[in-house]
Amino acid sequence: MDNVPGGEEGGGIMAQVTIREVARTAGVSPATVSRVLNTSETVSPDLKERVLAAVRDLGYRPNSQARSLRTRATTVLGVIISDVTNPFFTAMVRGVEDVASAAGYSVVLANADEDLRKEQRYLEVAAAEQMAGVLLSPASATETSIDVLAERGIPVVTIDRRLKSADVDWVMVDNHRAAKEATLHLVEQGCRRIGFIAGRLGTTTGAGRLAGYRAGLRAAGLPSARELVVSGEFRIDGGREATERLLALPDRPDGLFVSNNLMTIGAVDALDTAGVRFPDDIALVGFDDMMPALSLRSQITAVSQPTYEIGRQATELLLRRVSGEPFPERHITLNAELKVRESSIRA
Amino acid sequence: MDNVPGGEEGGGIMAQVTIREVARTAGVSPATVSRVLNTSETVSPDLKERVLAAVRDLGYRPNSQARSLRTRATTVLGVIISDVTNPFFTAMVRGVEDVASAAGYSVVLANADEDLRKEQRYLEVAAAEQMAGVLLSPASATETSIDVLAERGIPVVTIDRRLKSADVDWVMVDNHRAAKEATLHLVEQGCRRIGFIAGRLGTTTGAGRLAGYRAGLRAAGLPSARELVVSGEFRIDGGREATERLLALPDRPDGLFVSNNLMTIGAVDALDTAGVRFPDDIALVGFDDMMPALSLRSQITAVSQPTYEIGRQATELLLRRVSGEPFPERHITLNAELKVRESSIRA
DNA sequence: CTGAAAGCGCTAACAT
DNA sequence: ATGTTAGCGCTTTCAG
Repeated sequence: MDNVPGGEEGGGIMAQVTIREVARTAGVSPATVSRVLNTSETVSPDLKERVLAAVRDLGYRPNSQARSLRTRATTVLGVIISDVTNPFFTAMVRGVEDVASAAGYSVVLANADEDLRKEQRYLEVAAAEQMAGVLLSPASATETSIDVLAERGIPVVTIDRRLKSADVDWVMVDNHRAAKEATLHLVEQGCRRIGFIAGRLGTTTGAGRLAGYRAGLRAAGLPSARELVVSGEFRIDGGREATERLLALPDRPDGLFVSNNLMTIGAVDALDTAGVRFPDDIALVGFDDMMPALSLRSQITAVSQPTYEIGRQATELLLRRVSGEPFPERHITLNAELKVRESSIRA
Repeated sequence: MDNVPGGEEGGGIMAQVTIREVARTAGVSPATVSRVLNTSETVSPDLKERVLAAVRDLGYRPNSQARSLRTRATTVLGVIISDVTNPFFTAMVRGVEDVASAAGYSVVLANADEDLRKEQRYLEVAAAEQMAGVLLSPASATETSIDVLAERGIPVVTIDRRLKSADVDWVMVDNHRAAKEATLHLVEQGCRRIGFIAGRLGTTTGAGRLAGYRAGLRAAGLPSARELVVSGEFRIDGGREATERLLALPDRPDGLFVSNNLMTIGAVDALDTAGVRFPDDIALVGFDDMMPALSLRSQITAVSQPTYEIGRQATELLLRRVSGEPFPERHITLNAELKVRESSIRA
């Protein structure tokens, strides 16, 4: 059993140990305790020792609310992501945490669930909690408003998606280019009627991928048929429903490009259910890798994003802002890579 | 463009609007503003009106640090989970959020990553931020310490796993029973050498499932061979490595039971790589469903947990504690269901 | 029904 | 080098 500080054993709700009590037991003033704990100002070794001992004995933990009320600064970064159940985002969090914790910051996540109201609520929480900085994958390029943060001078870096409603740093891949490349890959495989399952068009990601698909068709000299584009939420169900719609077409597509990983899962499900095989009946390409093994077994060709790296770089950028370093708006575009696998290869 | 409050347009870092400014513009005292905003005390309609108008015009947002420094209460729940990249946990978060937000609470997540130090750090963050309550899936049944929260009277409910180091409410499934059932299912399918891939044995979940597996063997009158049990981290790699070890055995197992979803992915990968087919060469059962489509395509028999329900009930319990309601320690055991699919069926 | 005043726990001037 | 004082923004007695 650990040595229980002060002998006050479990259960009881003890009052919080304050800096004054520490000061009293150490026989110094609160200011000295604070200096020992926070600053590099010189405190005599003797006092320092006594303070540290008191802190240990009493199990003192500074009240971070009081501290940041005073200093107007915290050591917590917020990450507001569009969907916690999407592996793409959680993988990114790894990169965020590694950089943040190396710099002494904690990371808390919030799930906006692609819902503008929830997103707004969490932006307000971040503001109210005076978080040091926020990483955000906005639910909408135009409707999301980061005013609450801007008003308080809390820096924001958007990840995966851009914001048209405000000028902020961002880190993402070139969705347009990647989608165009994927589309051309399908063309190369002989596809002539390529269906596209679009995600939330209100996001730059959703819109960019659609535009890339169209650019691909144009570059290949293929017509852009309206009925071949179906959009839905970035969810499994969205992908399934869209696929069903496309399969119901009198003239079925011979290729299918899906806007994100969750939608791809839905698409695969719908294809299976309908007995449509890939790549034989339809060549399939997705955006984003899934959980390792899913792509492994079903071998789905996909645009793979450097998720960890997005999180890492976004956080480094954010921390530079947090530290007050002034520099012009920074936009980082990372490379996405088309990983060609079985699902799109037609002999 | 939205009406910009006070005409102070974007960009500039405005100082925070305080309750005093609101009071001043409304021509009342700060106390009155506070009353209008927080209490049900009667304030004359006229003043109330003026206050609300001022709040709106100034875009006033209460500083939650100051408030909770004063009231010692927040409206934020913390969820400290063992691994954000595990769909099991993120699915649970859905249930948490639904209940919490219906009750007016926000939810922030932290990723302990099965690491005791990180976990401790986040417990401290939760304490320092005076969170109203915490849901925790402890990294260890014995080494995890929630003292920092207990000291401050912050209630904790553990999810998925129990804590032996403290008496707290918990919500989980009966791992022992579910694992025993799954093992017996494999026996029924004719398996006689059933390999078991164990997770972190330091967690009640990891240990409970192992015990259930052994109980199953015992009930079936099968010997419990030491070499058939391999343990690892609750990760994809852990599952892969453990499977490789089992496949290297001179007398290969004819059945395989894997302790969680991520490990199952690794196991499937290892089996594929080794060219071992299931259910033909080895009958496979996992714990936890994966992302819908993965199980769909690979049709893996698995113990399915009511993730949403675990999150929901745990949060309801937590909120009752938060409200100060006194009741004896509460333990909720939900039902897990063995979903028999192709991977374990031997004709 | 409303305002003045005190104080939550902490840190940063300012004294000494 | 250390202590005293003031005050971050808010809520809550206490007076009136």
